[in-house]
Amino acid sequence: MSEVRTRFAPSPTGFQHLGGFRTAFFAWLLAKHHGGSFVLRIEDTDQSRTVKGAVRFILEELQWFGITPDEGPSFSELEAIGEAWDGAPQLAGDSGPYVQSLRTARYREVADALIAKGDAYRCDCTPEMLERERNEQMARKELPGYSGYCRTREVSKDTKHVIRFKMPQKRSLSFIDGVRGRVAWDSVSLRDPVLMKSDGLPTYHLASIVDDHDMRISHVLRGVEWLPSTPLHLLLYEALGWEVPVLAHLPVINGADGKKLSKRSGAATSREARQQGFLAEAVLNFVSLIGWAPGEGRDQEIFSREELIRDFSLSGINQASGVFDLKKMEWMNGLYVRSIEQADFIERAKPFLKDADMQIEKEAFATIAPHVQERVKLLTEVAPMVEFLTDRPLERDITAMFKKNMDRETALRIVERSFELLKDLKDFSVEVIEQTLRGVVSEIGVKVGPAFVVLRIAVTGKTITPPLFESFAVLGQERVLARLVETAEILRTQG
RNA sequence: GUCCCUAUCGUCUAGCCUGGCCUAGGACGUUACCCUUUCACGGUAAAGACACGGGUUCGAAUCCCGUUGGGGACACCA
Repeated sequence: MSEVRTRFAPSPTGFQHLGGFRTAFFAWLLAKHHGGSFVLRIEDTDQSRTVKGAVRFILEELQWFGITPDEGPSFSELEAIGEAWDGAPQLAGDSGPYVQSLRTARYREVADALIAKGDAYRCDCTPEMLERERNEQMARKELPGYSGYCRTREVSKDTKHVIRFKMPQKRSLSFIDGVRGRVAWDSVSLRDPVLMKSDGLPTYHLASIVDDHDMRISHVLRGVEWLPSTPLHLLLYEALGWEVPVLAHLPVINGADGKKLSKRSGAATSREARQQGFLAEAVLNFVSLIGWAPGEGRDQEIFSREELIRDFSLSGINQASGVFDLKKMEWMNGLYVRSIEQADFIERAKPFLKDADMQIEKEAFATIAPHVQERVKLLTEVAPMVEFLTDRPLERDITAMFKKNMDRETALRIVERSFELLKDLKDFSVEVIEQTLRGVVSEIGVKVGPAFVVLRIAVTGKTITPPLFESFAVLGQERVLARLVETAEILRTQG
């Protein structure tokens, strides 16, 4: 078997959502599984929809996921389309350029060859004419579509024109889809599709086929939305005399509302996911599991990238579309957060503290970090959990202290007694603090739970925090005492 | 309208190709309970699905046909 070569061929028309990146993952996984190559190609043939910065976005997100294409646009190619920046990945390859707007001469050449063979023709019908034709067809309740008016005309090269493919009528066609098996059409009803637009750029159909051939792509993975135009592609390969690669049409990923993935779906793009505190490896793992499963009765869900590469195959891909479940991705992220090294966790949490504008001593954060790491699903949850370590004034939810077993008077006694005993401690260690506070609780004769809620709120301001004694120790005797005093004051004066 | 794809718990899925081991398994979520200084973690348990109708067969989630639901395509967009 010759080399497996796959590609990710996004159009730079804006943000790429996670469904798009999943297509990239699958293509990359398939290539790596077979020890082949993964190619990145930019499909910017629609200049009106091309968005500045979109190529950079794609490159940066792939970097975040740790996926480096084996071949892709070089720095000078990026420069040529105004998308280069310092830190852009250095990609190369011998099948370039990997940007379609830089390959127009080749498409022209192929289109001309098709005309010479009689499989394509020039058409100078204006959009207005086509529009009128369409309206008339609709009025007659006919299927709208190009009539083929220019098929037999000799349109000059010099007039503004498009190049259309001469679609054979009544052809039955079939192929073996990489994930769906045999797909067949009794008769293909497409009407002479445009191959080259009047602006000199190719349409997707021509460009992708030429490039996949030139770049020796062995497996084309793309969304199911392309399935209906596959007959055209098959015919194009036939007319060109080129071998058809394996075509595999992937199911789509929908949002929780059952509609296409969008901003409302939660973390629609990888960038949003990152900003919300997701880890790249968790997102990669999770997204790979929408539409793919190891099969063979296995129920494994946590896959390292090596395991993914080892186990991935087209046969494990599902045919039905899936729904993106943010909750499950959060659960999985929590698993990953807990599994990384402590030092790594601290490193990754840093930017989020910065975003929250929090200054915390390195030492203190390092001490509390392992306790925080166990308790968060998302990196964005770190900051609120360690906010008590900053010098910001606490906003205490005093009323949360009072429950069936706790009233204001008792709370005050706990706070005052804790202050008295903690004040004299020479050793402010976790063990000693625990011993002391448990002493307070039994002395006053209240339940441990509600009593510690009082102290927790008194010193951290919150009901959800890292473990109490550890929090006290990290904060330090001085600040703990000060906060107890503040709380006692509040309990005495308010209400 | 025509064509194509698709259908197992709320969600992701295993099982389907090669019918019986399926009383349909796992995970997220949900609800209890246990652990416990809060919150998480961990543990135990519960509720929860083969879209429907016909066949074929001793036997169908699995094979066939139809219906219905969902999605997509029918552009000088990809």
